[in-house]
Amino acid sequence: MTTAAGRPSPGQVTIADVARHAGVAASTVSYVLSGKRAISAVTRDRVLASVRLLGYHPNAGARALASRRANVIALVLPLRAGMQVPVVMQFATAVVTTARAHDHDVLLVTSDEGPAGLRRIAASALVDGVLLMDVELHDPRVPLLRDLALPSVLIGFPADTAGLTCVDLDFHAAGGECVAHLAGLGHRRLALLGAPTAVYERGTGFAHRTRAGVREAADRHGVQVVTLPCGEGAVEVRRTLTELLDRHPDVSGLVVQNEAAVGPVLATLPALGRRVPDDVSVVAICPEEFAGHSSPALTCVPVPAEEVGRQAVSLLMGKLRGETGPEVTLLAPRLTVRDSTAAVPVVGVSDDR
Amino acid sequence: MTTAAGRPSPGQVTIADVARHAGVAASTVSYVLSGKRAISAVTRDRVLASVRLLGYHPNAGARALASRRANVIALVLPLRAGMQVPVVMQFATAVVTTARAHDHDVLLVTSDEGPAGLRRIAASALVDGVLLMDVELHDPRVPLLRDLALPSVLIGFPADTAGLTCVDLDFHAAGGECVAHLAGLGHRRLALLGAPTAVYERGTGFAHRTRAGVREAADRHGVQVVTLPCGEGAVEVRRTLTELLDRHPDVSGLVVQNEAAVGPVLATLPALGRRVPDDVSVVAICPEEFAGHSSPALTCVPVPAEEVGRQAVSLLMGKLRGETGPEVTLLAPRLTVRDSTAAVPVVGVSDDR
DNA sequence: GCCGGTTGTCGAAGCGCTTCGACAACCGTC
DNA sequence: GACGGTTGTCGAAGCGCTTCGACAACCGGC
Repeated sequence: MTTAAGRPSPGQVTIADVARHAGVAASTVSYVLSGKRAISAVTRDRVLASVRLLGYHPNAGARALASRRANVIALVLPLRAGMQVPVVMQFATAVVTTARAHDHDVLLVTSDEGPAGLRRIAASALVDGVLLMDVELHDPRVPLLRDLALPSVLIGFPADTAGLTCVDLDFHAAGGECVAHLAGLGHRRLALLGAPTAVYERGTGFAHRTRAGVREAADRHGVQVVTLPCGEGAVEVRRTLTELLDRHPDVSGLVVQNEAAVGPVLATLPALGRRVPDDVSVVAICPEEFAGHSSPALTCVPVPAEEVGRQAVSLLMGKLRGETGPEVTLLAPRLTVRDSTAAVPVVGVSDDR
Repeated sequence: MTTAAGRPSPGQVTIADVARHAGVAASTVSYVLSGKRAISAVTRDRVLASVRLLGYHPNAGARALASRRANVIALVLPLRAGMQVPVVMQFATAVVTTARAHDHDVLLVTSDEGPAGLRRIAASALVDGVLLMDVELHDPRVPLLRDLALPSVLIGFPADTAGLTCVDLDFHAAGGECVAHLAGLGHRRLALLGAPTAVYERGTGFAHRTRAGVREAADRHGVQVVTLPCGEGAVEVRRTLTELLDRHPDVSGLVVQNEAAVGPVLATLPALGRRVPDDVSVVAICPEEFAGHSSPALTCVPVPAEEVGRQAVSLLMGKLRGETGPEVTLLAPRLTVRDSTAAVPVVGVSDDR
């Protein structure tokens, strides 16, 4: 089989094939499929029958070229190995699923392509919009984004959100919730085991916001808190914990927001002679699954990666339709109490009255 | 600004703009960029200068339409939450990076779109080829793939690989290596802590191949081995381990191939009164990072996710060029000895001669 | 100095789709 | 029963690119 141009044509079914089969014009088929003009029921049914029979799927390139919309969004992920992997994964899943529900596909882009990648993607009209994860406080891509006129939604917050659309868990409030919970149980000395040092140094928003939230809540509740970064892996965690308990032996409440550290923390504390929750209460900010399957089951503020993903896509779709949504969407934290937190034991019941 | 058609045109720079700026025909620009015809050095330089100056990037849709190649490959991932997450991530990273090096982008597709998703993607010419992960022994997508004439590379092996291109770590040999190592240290009673039951039931290739490799090697080395599935999370692992040691108290060598179980296993064994490696030797099949950061550092066969990703993309690029590569590429396992394995203690030194 | 062969460039024809304007055919109205 | 207003369909004109064939211009060889 050859086309008029003499080039061999693959087995692809085109809109012309459908039109011929249904006995209508190609434009009519197009209108049936897009619903952009009224088509009589009888014609529509005939066309749809042909579409199904022939197994027609519009050619993506042609459609993008003619309509100036690719029906693809880009998802820019921090694929540096090791980074908060499960959350990223959950998030990606939600994004792909939601995007498909809106009849869009997802192009996977790594953060290390940086601003140049965004520029390329925008200029080539490969995608209609961008979802950006792992945004830093002073992210070099943010000013570019404002210039590019490429619809975008950020997961996380840069320092200045003016003119942007951002979604995320309210980490500030999440840190506060954790402190409030522990303070409510009577704990007066708390510690925040945060993200690895590198994450703070990169100026990653969520780490800074959590820490600020923890500190402010501690002030508010009149409890003391020491915050320290924490690497990943059992060895690192043990080192950090040992040092912490050495210097602050009276710490009885721990907030952990490094999901890779959660398991090791629970495993290490008993080894250091602190039972959970009898001696130390632990509350985590991490994916739900981690918390549920650990032992003891963890009191935690789940990171609602799925919800964030869905919202992000919905917001982006809105922007593609020309709507202007809210600049900032903060998801309220929701603390789930399980078995890793308990009231601070009353040492010597002295009602001194 | 409006086009001839009267529709508003965005700020996009087209090949015509470049041609005009450089004082040549559009086709000349195209040939400069593709290198498909000889162009004089002077013309080429002039064109390239214009390209750079104007910031020209070819419109992806137009290019795809005219050339019948999208310069995009699809990556079909098992995004069911929780599944061997870090490996998937490493793999995705390698794929994106390698694909970009070949001037291709990556479309992210979830496994749950299933065969229909493949059909859609193929028919719409969205992508030039497909990378399929998480292939099952009797995967419904495999026959479709053979029909579709869509170039593809599988990560993992279905039961019948005829006419396909498959890449993976040689899990059969990996299982064998682990057993050989333990047997070499004098361990006579081994256990394989495998993937969750559901993974075996789905007929996921790597789980079955590892188990087969372990069993055959055990026979070969004349040692006993019990193989059992293992869920994820501390609770599940504890249950499984307790039961195992109850029934087979003399097991002194453990092969673990469930990365989510590695941490809990190391944490649980001491709690059950078995020191690692003094009482029990543990060897894992898991990502390198897990093994290095655990305590004690794990003897392991690393899953070379990056290498597999690179190879997969290279093979796919070859197929897109019309080359026919090998049907099956098995990466040889490479056991790294660390601190979690030791010789079985000699109980009563009796040199009976 | 005429000829076959390169070499470098151009113009035109699509790729398969969307969208616009045109226009029959039909509607109820005054 | 001629008239404006819908409603449903069609044809044509691109979208921005690649690719093909054509063809000047130049080459050296005899």
